[in-house]
Amino acid sequence: MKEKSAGNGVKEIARRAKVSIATVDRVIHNRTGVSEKTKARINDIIAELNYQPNIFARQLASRKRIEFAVFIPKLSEATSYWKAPLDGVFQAEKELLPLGISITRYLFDQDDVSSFTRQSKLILQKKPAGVLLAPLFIKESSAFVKACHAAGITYVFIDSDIPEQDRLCYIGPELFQSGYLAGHLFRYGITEKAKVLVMNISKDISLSRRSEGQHRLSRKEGGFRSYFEKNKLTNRIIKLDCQKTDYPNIRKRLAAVLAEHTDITAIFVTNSRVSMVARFIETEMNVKPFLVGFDFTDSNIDYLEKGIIDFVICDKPQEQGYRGIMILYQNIVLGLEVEKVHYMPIDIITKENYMFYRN
Amino acid sequence: MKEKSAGNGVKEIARRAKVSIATVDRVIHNRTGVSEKTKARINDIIAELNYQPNIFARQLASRKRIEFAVFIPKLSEATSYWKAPLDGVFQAEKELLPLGISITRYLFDQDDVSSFTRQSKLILQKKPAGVLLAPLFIKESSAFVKACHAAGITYVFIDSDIPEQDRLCYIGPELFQSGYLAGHLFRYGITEKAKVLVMNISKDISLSRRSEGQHRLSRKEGGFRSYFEKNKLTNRIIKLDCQKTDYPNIRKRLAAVLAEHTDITAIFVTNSRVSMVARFIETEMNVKPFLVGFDFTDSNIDYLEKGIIDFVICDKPQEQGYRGIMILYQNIVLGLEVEKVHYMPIDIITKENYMFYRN
DNA sequence: CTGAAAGCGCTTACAG
DNA sequence: CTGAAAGCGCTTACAG
Repeated sequence: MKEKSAGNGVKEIARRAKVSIATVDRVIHNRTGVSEKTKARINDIIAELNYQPNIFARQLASRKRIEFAVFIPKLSEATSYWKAPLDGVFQAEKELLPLGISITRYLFDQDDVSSFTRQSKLILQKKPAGVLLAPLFIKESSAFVKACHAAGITYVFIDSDIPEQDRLCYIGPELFQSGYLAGHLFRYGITEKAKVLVMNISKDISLSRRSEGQHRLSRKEGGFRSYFEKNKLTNRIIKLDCQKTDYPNIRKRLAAVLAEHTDITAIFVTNSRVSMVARFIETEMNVKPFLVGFDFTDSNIDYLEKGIIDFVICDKPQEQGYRGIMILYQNIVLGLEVEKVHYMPIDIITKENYMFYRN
Repeated sequence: MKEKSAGNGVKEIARRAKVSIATVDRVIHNRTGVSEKTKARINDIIAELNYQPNIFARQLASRKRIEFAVFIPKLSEATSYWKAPLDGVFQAEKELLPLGISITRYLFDQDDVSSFTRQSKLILQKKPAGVLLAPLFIKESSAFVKACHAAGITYVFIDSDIPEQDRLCYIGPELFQSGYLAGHLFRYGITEKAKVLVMNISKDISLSRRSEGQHRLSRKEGGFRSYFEKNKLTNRIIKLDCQKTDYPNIRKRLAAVLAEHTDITAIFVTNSRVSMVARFIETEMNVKPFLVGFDFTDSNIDYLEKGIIDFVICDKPQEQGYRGIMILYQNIVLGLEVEKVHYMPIDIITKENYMFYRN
């Protein structure tokens, strides 16, 4: 294990190298103003001693608080998707505050590139030690992280990735696989000749998000269909896209499609709006179809509890925020290595286990 | 948020109280040798200033490393159950080492009370700041934690609980609910008139563990049966207990029971040995029954991958160890409040999501 | 390019 | 019961 640090701190290094501790400090922090020769000598000794800085002394002496920036979309009318990651950030903040680390949030408008560039300037100005970034605007994000790199700011991507960048790591869901998993669940929920309904309920189904070749929801739908193909399930899949997300409209559309296809016995909703379908089933249908959707929301849990939703799939959006911050901490403060890619687990929630679920 | 700690450290408190910082320190640490009067005065000022000690300075000045003890069963031939929590402890250790916290493992033999009492003496002697304890021996554990309490050692229970004790918290699985959840999955895996086979494969099924009124496996079986009752499922449940856990015996017993009940179409195995049943199915059966078991083991994942096991239920044994240590850290080092009970999530693993599962 | 010295906010002997 | 002083292992001006 680790030696008692009896005496291999900067002082010992200085003694061996026959320089002052100030010079040792310069080398440790890669500052200028040290001759190549002494620098090399000191680095050798550091290696030899396997010097591990005392992070308490470091923190105490350099009175500067460490600062992280969180740079993700703000909550909007259209979607509360980013609430969960923010909750996770808050949790991490609570744990890191006693360690002298503070977190500033810079939220941008998903529909307004200029808000992104405006905030990015603020961050670059503030020069945090690390930033947790959702790179939805690819071009602008690339420019931003290039500037971060130049300024020595560590950055972590969340939610979507730009792999070619020289990021600390990526943390996010694997949407295709989520849909694929849903497909597996349907294997148990349907018979051979049943028809399956796939519903995308979202205002912006058609507009592919700038960041992705494909819309998020169609990635899940793609995974879902892929499961049926790969496993040679021949069930007919009916598709229903609802861009109007109010209940009266959902109700009308659903009623129509179910009247046309009376043999639909299972419904897959590609996002958290599954609760609206559950409401329809509860109030208007006699025979409950098999129903699967996404996200750990209050109303989804309600319908899980009532037995109307069979399964909810969830990719721990909260943990994305939490881990993002903790990884910055582990790398920047503790100097630990971190893995380059962290896919979130894809969790299956039911009436029987939701009470123990931690987002 | 928090004030800049410009000047409300011990120095400021001392200044206001017109005492030396040594006296302030005595009050902060509840040491003897301070008159009630000055003590009260100082405490008032501490409260008024909302004094938060600088944990870096504290750590630096008091050269003592913080030490935690892990007091759980050792791995045995009979069961590798405790490997996962130990892995989690190792993970936490890695993260806490840079913070000057070290962890010592005191492992005892589940079948030998004297090994427990022997180790417990060592721990009491060592006086760690905190201990993570699996209180399998109720009586001895009670005595041990009483001694801990007296010595000012914080303790956390893992795996099973003794609620009346004055522990920091409990972390563990909810076995009954795990079985109940399994029941839910069977709802989708069987038809109305199918028979279901429940298998307990374990050397010590009959001996109820000292710690629990009921054996662990029968808690899961109880939950499973309870699901069927509560949901008025009338399927006949056949029970098979195998105390000889070698494959030839499993094979013989299974063949016999399946010959007697040809209409068994689903099998529930109450622990990680489900892979042995999968092996039987793979080599000897033509029609694959619905199969559910427990724990994220390599061979279970194999059979999940092959499509022979349908679902594996897992209660994050590794995280139990990890969280146990981290909770000690958060409470003892950071001074944060913690929740009294942490039930582990009950996760559902399939062929489609196991690759993203983190124990 | 290099060093001497002060200081971060605590704790720890030691002296009274 | 109380205080003055040294020191933990670093960083930070400042001086040369």
